[in-house]
Amino acid sequence: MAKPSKENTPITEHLAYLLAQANREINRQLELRLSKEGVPVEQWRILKVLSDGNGHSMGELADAVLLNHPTLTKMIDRMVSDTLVYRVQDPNDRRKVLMFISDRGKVLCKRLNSLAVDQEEHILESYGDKSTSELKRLLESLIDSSN
Amino acid sequence: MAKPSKENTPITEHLAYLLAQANREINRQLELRLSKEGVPVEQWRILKVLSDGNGHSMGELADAVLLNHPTLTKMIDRMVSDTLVYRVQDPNDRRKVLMFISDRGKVLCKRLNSLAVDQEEHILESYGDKSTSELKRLLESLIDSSN
DNA sequence: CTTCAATTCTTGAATATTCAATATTTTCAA
DNA sequence: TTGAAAATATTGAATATTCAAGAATTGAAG
Repeated sequence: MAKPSKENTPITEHLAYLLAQANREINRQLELRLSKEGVPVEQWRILKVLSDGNGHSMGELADAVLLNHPTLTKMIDRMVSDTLVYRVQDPNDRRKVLMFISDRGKVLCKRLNSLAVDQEEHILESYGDKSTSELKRLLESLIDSSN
Repeated sequence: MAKPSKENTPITEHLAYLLAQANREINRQLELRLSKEGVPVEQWRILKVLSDGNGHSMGELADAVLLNHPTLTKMIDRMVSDTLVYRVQDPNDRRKVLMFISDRGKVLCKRLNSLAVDQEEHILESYGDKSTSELKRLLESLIDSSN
């Protein structure tokens, strides 16, 4: 009796691959919608996180929007040029920079949110309410268990 | 009674975000393991797809390993330099190039497979058998429903 | 207090990715 | 058969990302 070796399982059965594939596809769709406003997905994430009106440090932001520090710095540079966000030195810890969303940023963020909601609804339609919420639940728990 | 507007839901509840986050985390873990052999995740995918011994065209490969054509071309260039794979012009359609895995590639691929299996098993332990297979099922069906 | 390690963010150089254009071959309609 | 359109892969320039190093500030131990 041969030892059941997992080493020949096709790549399409690896969780890592399925996640990458699903992410690529869903991200591509979202990208397409947001391109109506000429904004990359990461900028939408940044605006969305900042739209609570509070100041967020770069480190905090980088975690929240899934970007490395240097990448975030450079993206924020562009967004500052576009006056979507602005920097304020943290008075309590001057190593830190607090990011804030501007009024222009808020207006744009609203339009982006509605494009993103369109997509979520499109997914709900084709994929189903039940599957969607179950998938979300499982993803959250996977993320939890990975820390 | 206010219309229940989805537009203010935090980003952490969007499917697109959860997928990106889970993918980033799992991919980071896999990357870490494969770095023992100095190989990026994408090269493992390429080797794995080619390890059926058949020739695969660049277009086919690009789809399978989730890379754009030009990115794949350049990655293959590197792998050809490392003699992990080689190109053969498709005799039936000379626009196409067929990629094959070399013997060296096969040997490396085996070592990589075992690193990848380690990870899958680590996930199974911390996340659970049931959740894992259920998540895979849901991801497959999401991908299906997106075509 | 002083100094040294840790934290936070940015910068510049090295790499990698992407977009648009090109070259080649095939397909197919006239 | 010919010529135009489609398919396939690559290239080069423009962009973007990453890695390693640096600058500024804080924390904390002696």
